Amino acid sequence: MNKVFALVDCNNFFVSCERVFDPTLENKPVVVASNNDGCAVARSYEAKALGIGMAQPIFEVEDVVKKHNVQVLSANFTLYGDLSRRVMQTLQQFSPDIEVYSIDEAFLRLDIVQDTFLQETSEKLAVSSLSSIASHSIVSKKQRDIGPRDTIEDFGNKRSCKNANLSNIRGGWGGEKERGERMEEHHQLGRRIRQTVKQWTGVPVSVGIGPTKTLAKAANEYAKKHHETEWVVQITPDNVDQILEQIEVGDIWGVGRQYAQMLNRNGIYTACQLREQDLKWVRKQMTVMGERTVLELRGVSCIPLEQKRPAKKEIACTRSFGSTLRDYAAIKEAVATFTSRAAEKLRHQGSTAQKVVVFIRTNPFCEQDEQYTNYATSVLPVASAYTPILIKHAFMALDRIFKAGYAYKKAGVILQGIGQKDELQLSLLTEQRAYQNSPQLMRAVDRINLDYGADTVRSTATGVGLRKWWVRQLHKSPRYTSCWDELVKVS
DNA sequence: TCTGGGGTCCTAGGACCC
DNA sequence: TCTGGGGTCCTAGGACCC
Repeated sequence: MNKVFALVDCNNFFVSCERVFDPTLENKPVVVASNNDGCAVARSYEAKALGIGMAQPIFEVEDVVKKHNVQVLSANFTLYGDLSRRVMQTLQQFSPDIEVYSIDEAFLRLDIVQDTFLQETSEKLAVSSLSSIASHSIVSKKQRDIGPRDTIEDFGNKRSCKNANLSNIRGGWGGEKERGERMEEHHQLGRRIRQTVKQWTGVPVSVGIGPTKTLAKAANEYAKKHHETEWVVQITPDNVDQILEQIEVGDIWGVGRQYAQMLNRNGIYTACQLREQDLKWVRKQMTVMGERTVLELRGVSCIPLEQKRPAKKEIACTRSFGSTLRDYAAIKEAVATFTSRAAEKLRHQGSTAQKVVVFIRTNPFCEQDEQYTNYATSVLPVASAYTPILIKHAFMALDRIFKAGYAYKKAGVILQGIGQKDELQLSLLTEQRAYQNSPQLMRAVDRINLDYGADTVRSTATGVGLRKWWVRQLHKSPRYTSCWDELVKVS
């Protein structure tokens, strides 16, 4: 059986989340800004059309914002996380093999979706408490036969493969038999996915389908740029050349800005051209990662679905301050806060850390200011997930790098040497003995903060007064999904 | 005035060991 | 004075992703 991957990607995800709860934002240019309202991290189609770029500083587009009344919102990651979970839960109804790739993307294996599974899914959907309209979204054999014409067939002539020498290595495509009915079914399923996610969560998605993850990504990219496809595109042997010719090499998954420039210098501009390059040359220029990308473009699946997220090997919490700080005490508060947050994440995955890295830096954009950036690592005698110990080591690292007289703009804490949480290694030689009850204490703290809101219980080292380094968020939307009072207010 | 945050993987080179 | 070779581990830096 040949593999069939779908990549489901939420359109302008953060903007779409804001629109779910504030429909007046519909059809207007909307931008979601990063912490400190600094950069645009999501833009609606209308905002993209006005030329606002990804990660572009907001102050650079001030004129456009004013002139076209662009709505600028501060990022509300709690809200996005909640909606993301709902989207992923919905997707799980469609395939047992799903990889949640990022907050707004998931890969699904469609080839393992059997009719019997679809039947069971139908029943599940019918009784689902998620929505009373679920019954409209049942993926039944009968319903798959109706609906609008398959848009993928509208792409003009079906062309034969230009490069006959490549056809023999297109392992993923399968035989002629499979290329009819089965493909049609997968494309129909893609449309059902889009329709159901929209109905259940309010979030619009694009669906790209292909025999490898890279081609599914490419199909998705194409769907987003060609609205006549109705946001669902399946790559088939008949349309693969046509689609890859229209995708710039830098838009391929795994090809970033540096490689795109290098490829352009070598006369390679499209995904189609990259696919035809010599593997040895690609490996030399772009390491095994690039080689894998080329094979995937040829239909050879090299990147498997990762259903279970592997434990993180590094956990970080870094932030720019709302304003610059010169005061050591304030920076210590910030570093303690970042350490606490990172430690929470660490415990959440059931790990301990052996090293704490702390960095601080001035603002590189303030060229008139004297610049300083540095980092230091503190190694724990025994790996731990206990916030006070981690803060103590973060302070030790900070002590080594802090220099008075600079205007600091950013700091960060990175936990490294992450391992599985073992039995407490009690040792007379370490401080560990004093913290025999630390796991229980941390469990209780995490529980309280989960139930009553972040920072309900926190270390005094994180500051008790007005924490002046806190990020600015001037345009944050209400806590629609995480705060009961405000939920009542808006409903 | 205002410029994000959090990750992963690969490779080369140095340290160190036998 | 001559000055091997192979293996492993670690780190820094550079590339990528969303």
